[in-house]
Amino acid sequence: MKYEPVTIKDIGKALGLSTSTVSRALRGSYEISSETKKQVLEYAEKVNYRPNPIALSLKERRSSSIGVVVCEIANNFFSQAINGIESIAYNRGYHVIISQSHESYEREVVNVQHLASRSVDGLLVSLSGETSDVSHFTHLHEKGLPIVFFDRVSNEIITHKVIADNYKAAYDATVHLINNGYKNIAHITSAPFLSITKERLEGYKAALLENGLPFNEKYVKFCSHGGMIVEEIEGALNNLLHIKQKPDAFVTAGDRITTGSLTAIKNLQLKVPEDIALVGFSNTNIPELMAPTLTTIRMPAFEMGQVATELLIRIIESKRPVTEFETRVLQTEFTIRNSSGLSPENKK
Amino acid sequence: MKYEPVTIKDIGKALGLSTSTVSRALRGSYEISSETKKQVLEYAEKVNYRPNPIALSLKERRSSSIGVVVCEIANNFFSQAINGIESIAYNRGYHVIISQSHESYEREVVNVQHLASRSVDGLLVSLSGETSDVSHFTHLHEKGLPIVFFDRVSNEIITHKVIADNYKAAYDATVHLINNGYKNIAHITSAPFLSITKERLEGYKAALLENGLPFNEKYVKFCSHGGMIVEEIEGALNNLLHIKQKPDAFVTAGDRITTGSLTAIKNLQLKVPEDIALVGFSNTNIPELMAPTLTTIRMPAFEMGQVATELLIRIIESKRPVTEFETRVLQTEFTIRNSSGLSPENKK
DNA sequence: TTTTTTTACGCAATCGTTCCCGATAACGAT
DNA sequence: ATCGTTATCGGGAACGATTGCGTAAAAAAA
Repeated sequence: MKYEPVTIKDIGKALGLSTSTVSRALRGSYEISSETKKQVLEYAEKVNYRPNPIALSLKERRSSSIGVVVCEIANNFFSQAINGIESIAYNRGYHVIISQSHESYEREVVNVQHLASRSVDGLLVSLSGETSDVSHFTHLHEKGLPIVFFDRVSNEIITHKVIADNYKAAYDATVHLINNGYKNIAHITSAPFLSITKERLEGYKAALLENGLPFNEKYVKFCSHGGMIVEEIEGALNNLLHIKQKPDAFVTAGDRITTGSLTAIKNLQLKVPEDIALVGFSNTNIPELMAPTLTTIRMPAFEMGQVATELLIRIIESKRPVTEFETRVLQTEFTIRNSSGLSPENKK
Repeated sequence: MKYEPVTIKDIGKALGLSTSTVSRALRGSYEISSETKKQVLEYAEKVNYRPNPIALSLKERRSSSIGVVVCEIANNFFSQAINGIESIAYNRGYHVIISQSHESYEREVVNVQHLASRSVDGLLVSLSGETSDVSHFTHLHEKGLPIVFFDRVSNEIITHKVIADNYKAAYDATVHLINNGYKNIAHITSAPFLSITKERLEGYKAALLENGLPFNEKYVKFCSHGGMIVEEIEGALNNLLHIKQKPDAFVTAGDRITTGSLTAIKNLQLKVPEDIALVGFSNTNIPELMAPTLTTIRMPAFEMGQVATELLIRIIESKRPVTEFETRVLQTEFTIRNSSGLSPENKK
């Protein structure tokens, strides 16, 4: 007892017409008499006919759907970005298929393969933390599958990209800490392969150097799993706190890392910002409710999703092959709250 | 320049075999010689052949995918539930297609229609707050499409359901507040249609009455949009605080409502729990980081997703029609923290 | 009236795959 | 020598929709 929707053939049989006539009548072709057309349309309406998208996909080799590849949706940044994606896609008649890589390279490959074989019309991708080889995208891209990267991009593939100004964000955050009197500023960040990691690291570095502070590699900790594993963050933090010249502040990259670090600090009975100050990349919607209120860099997640989707649909619907690509850089939002308050020395 | 994967026909042509032979060889049919089989398998491996899932879907009327209908993924409960869904589905060879209703009935209908026409093998559904009429599900269900409801269920449709023990959760939360000395306990909850709303309301009511406290309808505020609109929560809260007998505590249903209420309270410069105490349904992963630390009822979101998916796949893969259905009730997790601390009077 | 044009529709191929039937051997049994 | 069996494989329909091409009848032009 399967679900059996009414097909164009059923309509044809019921009305004594061929499938081609029914098809053309439904699309309003000029070569069908208005009588027949009316008859078909009314009957189709009556039986609630819906064209089978699978049959269409098979024939047209397109599916009116776009695939999204992110590492996880249980993350404020990505769920907000997906909302942005959906808001555009839905209005343009595309459906969105989401898949999660859980920061795993293999899983990313499998997901991409599957989406491609499902004839998605295009792909919106934010790379996993494990991904250094992007050949699974290259192949598809060379064969003409439109791809737009957002947030975690690859510079090996020439296509549209949508990113936040991570350099400036990290730079501003670091300068802010410096201005508030902190001198030993650490950086807990995501997987070293990622573009966001590199950009943020550069911003952090530049801020230090431009302000006469040394850049110390020991102050930079990478979390390969992007904070999905608590121990990773705790380890990084413990490690930092056991350096002889203990950091008095740090900048954390990403939602998970930020909240994970805060939790670890809390467990160590340290006070923020007195013992250690913090500025975090975070898209949480409750920075004000945290103790202390959290100084955050907020990613323009929703907008990034929107822009990426618009660019992707532009490629998909372009008549001729697109050869000119752009990289959109959106601005982050820096909000100073208590977690990065004046350093104890500066307060005096 | 479309993406053109290799087909079974290509293999046949290259090897001088018919498509049927190739197909059978790939499926390991007994009526193909092991030589041919080997030849085909090797060539298929070489050219990285992947069966076209769309063609398969068209032919087999199934897609090895399950559709998920939730109101929004940018919500801890749902994103965690989806992780549970994915964890099972992925291992069982199903792909997951997510769609959001954004608490809109029309959108839910459209999404369901689309998923059905995409030949999903089954549906995992959590109803939108606007949905009182479930006929869009009834039709499909009667025609044999497997559906499992989770969290926000409908009792008009007889099928498997997975819910949390909302009654007990709300009951326990209310009793806890009563025991801590609060006497005027309000309840800010989600849309009145929803099963979760009713169950929680009953638990709240029972706790009051069993403890000799009156049930006051004015103390119950419904947020039809589930807290997606800030004004809704602020309005409810302001309304509550202007009752002559002001509430001294409340129970909030749902992540958005909980954090929204806390924000509103903070904006009103009220202290928690001194001015007003709070127990909230919330799946946030940082209740400890909030100020005050939040007494929460945590939904078993991940497990609910897992169980629902297992039940769904059981129906999908069942040889004969399933007629016996069950409703699984999972336990919530109640963690007492500071937001529901002893009432000022009780402290003395 | 004959020819041409227009109107209105059907046929069949196509997309990739599966699977029901046949078909053709080879081989042993009768 | 004939038949039945078995092993291997191919032909072609089917899934639902679109579309180029062909064509009958009707209408218009000659």
